[in-house]
Amino acid sequence: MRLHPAMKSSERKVIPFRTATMSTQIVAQVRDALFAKELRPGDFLGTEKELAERFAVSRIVARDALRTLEAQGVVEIKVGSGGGARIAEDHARLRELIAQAERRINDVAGFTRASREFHLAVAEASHNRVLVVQLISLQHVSWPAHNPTLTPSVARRVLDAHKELASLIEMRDGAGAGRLMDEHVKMIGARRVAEHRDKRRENPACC
Amino acid sequence: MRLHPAMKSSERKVIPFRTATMSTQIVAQVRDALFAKELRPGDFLGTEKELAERFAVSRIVARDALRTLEAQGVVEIKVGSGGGARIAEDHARLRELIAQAERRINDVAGFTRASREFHLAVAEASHNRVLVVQLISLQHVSWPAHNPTLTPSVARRVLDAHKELASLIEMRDGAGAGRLMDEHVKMIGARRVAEHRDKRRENPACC
DNA sequence: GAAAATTTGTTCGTATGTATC
DNA sequence: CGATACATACGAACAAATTTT
Repeated sequence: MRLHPAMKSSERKVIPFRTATMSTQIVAQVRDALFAKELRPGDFLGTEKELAERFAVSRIVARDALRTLEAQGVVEIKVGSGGGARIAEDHARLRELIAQAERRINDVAGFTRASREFHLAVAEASHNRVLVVQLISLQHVSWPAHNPTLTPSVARRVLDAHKELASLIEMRDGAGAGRLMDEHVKMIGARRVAEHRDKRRENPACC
Repeated sequence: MRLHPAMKSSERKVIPFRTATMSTQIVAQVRDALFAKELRPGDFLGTEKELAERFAVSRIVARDALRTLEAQGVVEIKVGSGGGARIAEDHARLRELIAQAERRINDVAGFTRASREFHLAVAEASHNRVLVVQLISLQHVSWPAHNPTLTPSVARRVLDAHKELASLIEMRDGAGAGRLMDEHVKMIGARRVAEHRDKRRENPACC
């Protein structure tokens, strides 16, 4: 069975190998469907009972899978009538865009596009329109789509940074991850814009 | 039973309120103990059965909590005799990343990557999300992947600082490690920006 | 290498609290 | 308010995997 990219042992030697359980297989299938856009944010995933029937497992197994998906921020669960598991909004989209970029790590144009969309999704997730503008300018400066010098290693590093960013947002830290995120983006934007301005001043023909 | 600060509903209107379950309370207690350094990486947390007895809940509830903690990367679970849940080890990861960087001290790309991962691992180990944000922004801004100006002597100095940091964190000198980390990051940032400025001054066409 | 002990993985049945209609 | 649907929770038991003996 195919492992989730995040489980690749090459980059995380610390994590011991653990045989694929039924619940982990369900988790993988849900995430694969999410990345393949068969599942979209907001979609109803099902109740414990439904999932158990669909995957032909007991309710406890479905429950295990839902606990994992919930902790990963992939689904949100409601109790009571009409309840069940639904694909979470922000996290799901970020993860999806990261997966896209990962699949196109050797395709410069595709990788750049996916990364740009990721930045915008982050900004949208923060619900700050000022940030969107700043990020667009940031992308123009540091992510020229026509730049053919994007090596696989560079792509990999950017990808990792994005993953960390997504994880950070997933934390939904009570201390104010949202506010910190804003400052983070503003800082990048300001710096990049300043550098760009200086660069253009010295070499008007650039970019 | 005391609730985890992250569960306060007052600050998160988006997330639908969900009654505190037994398993989430166990998760909160474990994470609190980890943050308060009552639990350290590598510590044995217990088996499902033991946890169920300790918290006076059923095995299913303990299992739910472990699924969540596992998905959050807080614990690692092994089956079989001598198995059970242990607090995820991060010292080993720090040491491994330092060793990686040391092996690639003449390989700019490899060294840069290992150092970057080290920074993040340190931030994660210190459980300080402010630092995580600072480090991510630092990487975005001042660690351009195509920067070829990383000299061996600079690399050596960074490496030594990393070793010092690792030692501090292992000593569990929380306050000291946090402050030192801050200064370390600021130093790198300043240095990088200065180098970049100097480089552009010498060769305006660069970058 | 084989047997035993330990632990997680999995199933079924049942009861209870809670949200929706 | 009552009925319904659902997640949460408990208990007992067997299967599978892993370590220890």
